[in-house]
Amino acid sequence: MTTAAPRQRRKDARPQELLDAALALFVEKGFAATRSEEVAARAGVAKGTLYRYYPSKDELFKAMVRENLSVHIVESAAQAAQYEGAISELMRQMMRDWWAKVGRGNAGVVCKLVMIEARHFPELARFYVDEVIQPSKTLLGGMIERGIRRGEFRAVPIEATVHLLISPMLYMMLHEHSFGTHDVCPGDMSPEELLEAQMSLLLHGLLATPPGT
Amino acid sequence: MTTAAPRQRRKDARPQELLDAALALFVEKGFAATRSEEVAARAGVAKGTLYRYYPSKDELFKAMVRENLSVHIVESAAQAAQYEGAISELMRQMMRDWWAKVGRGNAGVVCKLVMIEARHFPELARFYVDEVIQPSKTLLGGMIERGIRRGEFRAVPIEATVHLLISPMLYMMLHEHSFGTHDVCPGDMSPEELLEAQMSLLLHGLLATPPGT
Amino acid sequence: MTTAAPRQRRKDARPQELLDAALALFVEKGFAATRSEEVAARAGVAKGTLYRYYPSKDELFKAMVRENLSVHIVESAAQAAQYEGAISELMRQMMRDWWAKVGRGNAGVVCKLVMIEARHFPELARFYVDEVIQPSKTLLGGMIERGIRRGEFRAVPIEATVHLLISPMLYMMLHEHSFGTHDVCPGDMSPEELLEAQMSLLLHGLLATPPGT
Amino acid sequence: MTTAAPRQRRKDARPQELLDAALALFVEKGFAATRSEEVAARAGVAKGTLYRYYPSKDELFKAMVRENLSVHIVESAAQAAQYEGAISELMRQMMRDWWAKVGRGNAGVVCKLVMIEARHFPELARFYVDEVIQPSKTLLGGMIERGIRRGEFRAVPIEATVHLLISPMLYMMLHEHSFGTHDVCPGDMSPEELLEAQMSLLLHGLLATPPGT
DNA sequence: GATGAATGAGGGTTCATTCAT
DNA sequence: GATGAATGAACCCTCATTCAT
Repeated sequence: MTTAAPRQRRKDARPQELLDAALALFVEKGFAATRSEEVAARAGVAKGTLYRYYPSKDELFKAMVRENLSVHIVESAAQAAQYEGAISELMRQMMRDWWAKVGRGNAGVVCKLVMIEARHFPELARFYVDEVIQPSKTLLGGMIERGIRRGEFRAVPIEATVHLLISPMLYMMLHEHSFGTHDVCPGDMSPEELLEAQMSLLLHGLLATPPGT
Repeated sequence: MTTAAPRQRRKDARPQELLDAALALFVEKGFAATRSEEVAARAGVAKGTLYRYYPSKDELFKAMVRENLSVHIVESAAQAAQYEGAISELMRQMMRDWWAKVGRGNAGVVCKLVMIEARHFPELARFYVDEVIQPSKTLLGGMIERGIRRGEFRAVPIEATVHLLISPMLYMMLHEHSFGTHDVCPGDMSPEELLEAQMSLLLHGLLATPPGT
Repeated sequence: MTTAAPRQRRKDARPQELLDAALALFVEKGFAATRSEEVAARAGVAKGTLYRYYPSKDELFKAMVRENLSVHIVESAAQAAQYEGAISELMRQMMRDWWAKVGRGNAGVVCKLVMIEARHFPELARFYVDEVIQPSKTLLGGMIERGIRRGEFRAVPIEATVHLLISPMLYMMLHEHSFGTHDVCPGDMSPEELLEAQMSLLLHGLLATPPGT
Repeated sequence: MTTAAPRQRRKDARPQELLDAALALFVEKGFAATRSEEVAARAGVAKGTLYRYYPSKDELFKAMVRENLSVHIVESAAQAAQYEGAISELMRQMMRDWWAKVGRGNAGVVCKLVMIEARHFPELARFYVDEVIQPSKTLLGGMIERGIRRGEFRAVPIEATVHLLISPMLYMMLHEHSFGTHDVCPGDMSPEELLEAQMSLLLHGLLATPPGT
């Protein structure tokens, strides 16, 4: 029994529609090059309507970032906590999931935007560092530590390893949205296969002669 | 040996001075947020003078990118060709050099700018892919291939490995210029130490139990 | 004696409530700087409701002015007609009354608004001249004439004297609402005392040596 | 030998031309109703040119006020100091001069504008009070005091008298610019004659019977 | 009748670009 | 060549007014 009048229904949906439009256009053309009227038009409303929901272009941007980032971060942490098997397998799984849910989706693109506009939105940069970067590092770092304690991993420096786990994902995200897919995944590899190969490589190392030999 | 008059010398140096000013400001504030008058002022000339050398802000940007990117790629290729020792050592050396000469310097920042503005300057994106990305991949890919043929490396997938070599460098570059250094090199590691640790990690792998065991 | 239902009473009171709100805000911030939504909000209704009663912001302003100006002029005329004592005393009384009822109240402020917006509302300016200025002049002029005929006043030029009676009142009104009270009534004088002093001064003149001496 | 290039000559004149245009339009239509482009157009330049000289419409207004007010205040004070004859004659002279130079000219109009916009430009209101109102009061107050000490004037309350001197001038200024001249100077009086009549009235008083009789 | 979501013309301001000097 | 005054298109944002509910 939906009782809301059409008008009301539209109103409730507006913020999300505007954020979606903003996301698409900010990604497409960058923040500065996107006119607020374009955002409105893409959301199917007039210029002024945008300002009923977000008091300025800057606030729209911030809202869009918060909307698209915060959600996915929390989820991943929960999964990791209750896992029991081999850490290397957990890591593989997480990377795969993260790419599927975040990296190739909206959140991934937003990460790029935040990096680009960090200088212009210092508070947003801080928010991103606090809410995204640090939690991610903590999550991955804990995983690696667990692997070392269990004797599964060598006693590698944790922070450096975290970086090495994160950077390929970021790299792919950025390149996909900067130069298009064709330059990132060469040969016949999909992003997923590429990540898989990198994970495997990372686990076993590049050298033919094992360290202990 | 014609020693140009000071006036002449100034004039000859203009283009470079303008490109330097442009680089500094584009990096500092982004392309859109940098006013062409600021560039001129920083180069010590008047607004109009800038337009004598570069017909538009866009052209200035492109010239600046070209100026700062092409140089360093070629150098490294020569070094690699005549190297004789262990490939892993060569790789280490190259990463170290690249970071010192490119990553932490102007060229590194320009890479970030190109990625940011790629959508706005498609021809520049193509130029970047052709002149920077592809040569780099070829260079690194060849190196890895050599290592495999020499029996030094396992038969890893080359392209994936190239990505895994490049991505941490890019990651550091981007973060340094987006969020400041403090988030990138945690603990007491310098960027150089971080790269070193990652290289070592990459070579020997993460697993305690060697693959052959 | 039909006692209207509360709903009905609200509705009947609306126009007055809106005019009151308009008065307060136009005085506080000026016509241009007052948003029609603010007026509605202050009257406790929604934006759209305002337009049910007044078809535009301009019409609202005009209605508000008419509402607040016409009233008090008529009253005074009657009082004056049936007065019997010394004219100077009547004049004193009228000034005092006018200040108490008009000058320091809403009507006074509205005078200021009309002067400010006269150029923008020519018909309103005419209305003000016809309904306020001219009647006032006639009233005061008649009083002075009477004083002269009765031998109470010297044979002064009537119009000039009228101006000299009106101007201090206007001066006080304007300053009170432009710069706050502190600059208008210096020393320890209240507006009432100031008017009293001015009236006395006006009656007896400034010179120590009486004219006939 | 005028050596300045036309371009330069124009540039030097621009600020004044813009201030003049601003004055005319602000008076004509009020501050809010005047578009900055109109000011520019009236000064014969394009919209953007205005902003080369004044960073905002507000600043333009303030500059215009300062330009038109400060000048005339100082002059009058000097004249008064060295006068020797009867104070009443000096006062007459000053009123006449003030009206000729200030009241009916630009400065007079600016006074009206300041009063209108005082709420919107508090710092300007303060400037006006400090630079115009207070000096004027001091000047006139001193004159009256001198007259009293010389035995020329009765021992009237000084502040009240100052108000009574100022208010008719202000009244005329405001009415001239709000409703046009026709309502202010009735009969066949010019503003000058009106002031003269008021001055005379003020000196000798309204009553036929001198106070001492 | 009342509401408030939606509209879009309008105005302040910026800045890439031009061109007379 | 160099300059910087001038330009005006563009863009962000406001708010009087409308109208579906």
